[in-house]
Amino acid sequence: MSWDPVYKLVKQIPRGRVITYGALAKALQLRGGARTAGRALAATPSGRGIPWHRVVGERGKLLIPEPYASLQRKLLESEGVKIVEFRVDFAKHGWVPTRRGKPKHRKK
DNA sequence: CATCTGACGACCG
DNA sequence: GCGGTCGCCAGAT
Repeated sequence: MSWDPVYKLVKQIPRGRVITYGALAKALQLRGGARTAGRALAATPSGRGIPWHRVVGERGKLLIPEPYASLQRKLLESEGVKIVEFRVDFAKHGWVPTRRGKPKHRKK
């Protein structure tokens, strides 16, 4: 499966903003929901300028295992995103993908 | 081909 | 709010 659409959307996340796996899955209408979105991020190739650290769990919670969580927190804070106990102030930094050429029929 | 696993999230106690 | 279970699905074994 090609996760290109996922990476493409992640790259569009504005600096200093974050999005959740669920919102990501919903925006792209991924069949498996949030879990599938997480799968896509887990498979994210590094060194491609993909801001994977801007993707967090529901309510802005950092769900990834160490040592990534620490790295993610560091990266987000460097962008001005406030992190509290491995949690992002989602209400303040949450981002909703802008509607554009949105898909009309789910994959598969 | 049968199982297990996991960068999720909704539910329940 | 926290921990355990369940459903989902694609990849790995």
